[in-house]
Amino acid sequence: MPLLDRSAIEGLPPFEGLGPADLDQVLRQAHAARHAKDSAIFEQDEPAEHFFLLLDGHVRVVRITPEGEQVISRYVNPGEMFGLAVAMARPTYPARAIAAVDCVAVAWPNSAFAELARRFPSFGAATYRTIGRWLQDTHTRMLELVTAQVEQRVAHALLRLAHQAGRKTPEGIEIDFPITRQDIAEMTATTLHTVSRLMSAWEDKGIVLGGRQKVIIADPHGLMLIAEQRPRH
Amino acid sequence: MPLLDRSAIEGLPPFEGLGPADLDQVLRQAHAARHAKDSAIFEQDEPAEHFFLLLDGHVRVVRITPEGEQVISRYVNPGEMFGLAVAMARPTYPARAIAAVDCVAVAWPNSAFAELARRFPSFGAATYRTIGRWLQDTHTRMLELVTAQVEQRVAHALLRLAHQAGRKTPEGIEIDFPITRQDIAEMTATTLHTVSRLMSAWEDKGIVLGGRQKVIIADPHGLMLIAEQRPRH
DNA sequence: TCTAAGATTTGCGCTGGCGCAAACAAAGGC
DNA sequence: GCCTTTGTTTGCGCCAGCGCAAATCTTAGA
Repeated sequence: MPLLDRSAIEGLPPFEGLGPADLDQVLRQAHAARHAKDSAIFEQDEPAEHFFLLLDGHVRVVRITPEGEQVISRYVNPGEMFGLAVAMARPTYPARAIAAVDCVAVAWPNSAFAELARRFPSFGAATYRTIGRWLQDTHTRMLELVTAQVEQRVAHALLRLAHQAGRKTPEGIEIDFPITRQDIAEMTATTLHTVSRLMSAWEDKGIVLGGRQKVIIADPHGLMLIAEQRPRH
Repeated sequence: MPLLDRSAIEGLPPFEGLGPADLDQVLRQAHAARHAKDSAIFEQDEPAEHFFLLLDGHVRVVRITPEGEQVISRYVNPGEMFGLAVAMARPTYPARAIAAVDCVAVAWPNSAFAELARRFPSFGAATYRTIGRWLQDTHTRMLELVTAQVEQRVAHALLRLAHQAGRKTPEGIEIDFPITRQDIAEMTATTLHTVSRLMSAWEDKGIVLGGRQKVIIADPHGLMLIAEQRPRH
């Protein structure tokens, strides 16, 4: 496993405060793997056998209804854990995880979780804190999805992406991975047509710069004004 | 504390497997309190100092947007925990909890959580399992809210209520606590007008029986058919 | 018994944003 | 360099469900 060494995970929240020997111990049960762009790391409802830590790349977590409609649950950034079914005592993964770009992720077998949590209490605590944060984020997003207008939702989603995965360029803040209008639609519960229309309008105003699978936010403040607009009445 | 004795909590999932002495130990740090109908047990964004277990009654957990719009996050049933901010390492409560009827709830100071989790691993495990389930439920609800039509959402909400808090009566399954059309609207992200219209139509078909702050489901199967209807196209 | 507050019902008009359709543009494979 | 695939843009018509308004019903309190 040439990809895996201590330095890859040291300093990350789940492993904070662990010494070199501890880290080696943690990694003994792990294996790293590359995942090609657009490949699934795990499938929704598939038996959960591992939990993951993303080392490099970006992962899209998607939930699918029985009718086939998709909603993007979140994007995973490097250094974050995902696929934590075991920590929630779930036998299967509740969503599908797809590599948004070529990725490297560490995987531990579920059986390692209890041992790690027992041996390193800070690991368990950090994991549960993470899940707690997901719950909060999900509630917040749900509130937004059901109370805000489409324009505000899309603006918020772009700002959130810029914040989590933005990269400064001369033209503005660019989202650091390929993202389609369809993806943005699935994050905001709308259609790619509406997203396209909104972004075209913003492009005319100089707020964003579009491109195939590319978004650059030229005027974050302007976008924030749109995001914070209250529905009129 | 006349309300508190061992039998109140024994057998509940968080305290499964604990002996009488353990239970007494658990209760030593707790206090029970009555909460009058419509009173707040805690407020959103207020510093979280306790976590709770509902012994009797029903509690409504509500999130409020900065604009003042409300969404009902869930109803708590007897035997369930709530206000678990401490387990998610949150300094404040993320929502408001309101007694839907006169309630009795046990409260522990947050400081007791770490000790209980350490001393009784099954308590910690059950708690985290609970939070994991909330996360799943929230995701599922979010998916439904954004993909299903209003009619399906309301039907699902009523079926869920019936399942969690239904009481058999000669006329059908009655929701066991007072619930207004406005409440149902806040669970399904619609307006009380639309809920009223839908329920009036269902009443004409003999599927539900309405009443002031009362819902009886006369024909659960008929309601399920409506809930499972696919949007046409 | 009367009154006030709260809950529910119902009608009507309007509109945000979706569905449909079609054209266009950019990448990648060969 | 050509063709196929995939993503994007844009126009048009429509309708589910909301906002507004007003009437009615229920319950609790004085």
